[in-house]
Amino acid sequence: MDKTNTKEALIASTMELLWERGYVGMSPKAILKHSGVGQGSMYHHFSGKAELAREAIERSAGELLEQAQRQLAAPGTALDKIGAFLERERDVLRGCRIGRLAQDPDISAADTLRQPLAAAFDGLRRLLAGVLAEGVARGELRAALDVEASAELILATLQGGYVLARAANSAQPFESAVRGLQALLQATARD
Amino acid sequence: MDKTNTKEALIASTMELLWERGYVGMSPKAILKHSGVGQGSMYHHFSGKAELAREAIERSAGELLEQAQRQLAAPGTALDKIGAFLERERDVLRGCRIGRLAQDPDISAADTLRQPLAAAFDGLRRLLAGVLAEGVARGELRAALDVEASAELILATLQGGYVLARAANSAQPFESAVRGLQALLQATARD
DNA sequence: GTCTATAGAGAGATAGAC
DNA sequence: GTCTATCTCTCTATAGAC
Repeated sequence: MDKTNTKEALIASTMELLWERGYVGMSPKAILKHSGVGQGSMYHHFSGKAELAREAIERSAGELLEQAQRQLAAPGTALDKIGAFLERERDVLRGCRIGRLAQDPDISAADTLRQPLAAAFDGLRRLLAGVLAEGVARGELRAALDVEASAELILATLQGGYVLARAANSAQPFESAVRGLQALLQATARD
Repeated sequence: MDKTNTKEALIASTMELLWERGYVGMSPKAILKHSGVGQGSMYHHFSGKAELAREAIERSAGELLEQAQRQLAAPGTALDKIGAFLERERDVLRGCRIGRLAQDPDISAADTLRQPLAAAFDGLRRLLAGVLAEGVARGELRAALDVEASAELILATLQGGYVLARAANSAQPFESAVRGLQALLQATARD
């Protein structure tokens, strides 16, 4: 349980620091300090900051998708599932591990670093669209509902909610936006 | 027209660079290079990076609010105004000058830097809530509409749309989210 | 007000011993 | 695989001359 070798410790610390500080705000030295790993080990396992970050980002993206998949697989109507997803426990002020990186200048500039973010959001979008489409098929939601656009709206509400919450230094804007979205979704559920 | 002195040039360049790279990603040296101003001048007019950034952020926040105010003052129904605001010309991939800073670790950590962001979003929220409340009063929107939550949802959709667009390196997610929001708003406009 | 010189600290990586 | 030493840049700011 401690043979969870050095490499894993580096990845775990990098995931943590990317979440806290982003890519430009995170230094290799900080990773070493956080993980307790030495300089030599880091450059033995990874070519440098970028490669380590890439592995950490892919790991985070994978976890995010898995988690969403579990939550959206729960039983209930489409709106039940969406509601559970929206209202799950979140550390709102920390924000989204993936979304916060989208704003990082060095990440959006490097395709190898940006691509995992795009893939993660593509996955989430598909999951949500699937739930909504099923809701339409079962007659829970109006047939006129634009499934793709609604899925994107759900993602945007969450990501934007995090942004507003950080600006306000309060979870309230996030919660308010989510409430606003749910009200509109419920009102349009049926004709 | 060139006596728009050195101080203004520094602020203008800082606004630009904060938008492009955020606070942690922007160095004083980059500001000097971008503005063509010398080291000595910068430290004569400002105590350092933080103070210069603060002035630049306040300037950007002010411009953002003014612009929104103009757009939302146009004639038409509440939904017309919101629609015009949502669909105005935007450089989607550059994102929001203010929103992008909310994710910056050094900005959300320093109250003097974060506060202007909070104030800007408070202002926008009030403007939007005002438009929606007026729509309710005029019978254009259902009385049951949660005005505050809906205003927050509009802001979140935009901010989240920017995040998703940067991750995808495409404006499409932004446009899709906005479309999804407008569809829901229109569907709930009246009973 | 603006310029150049300088400086301590950290970023990001390489080298070579063990 | 890991350690310590070293290196080149850059960051952010100060000092003092002009």
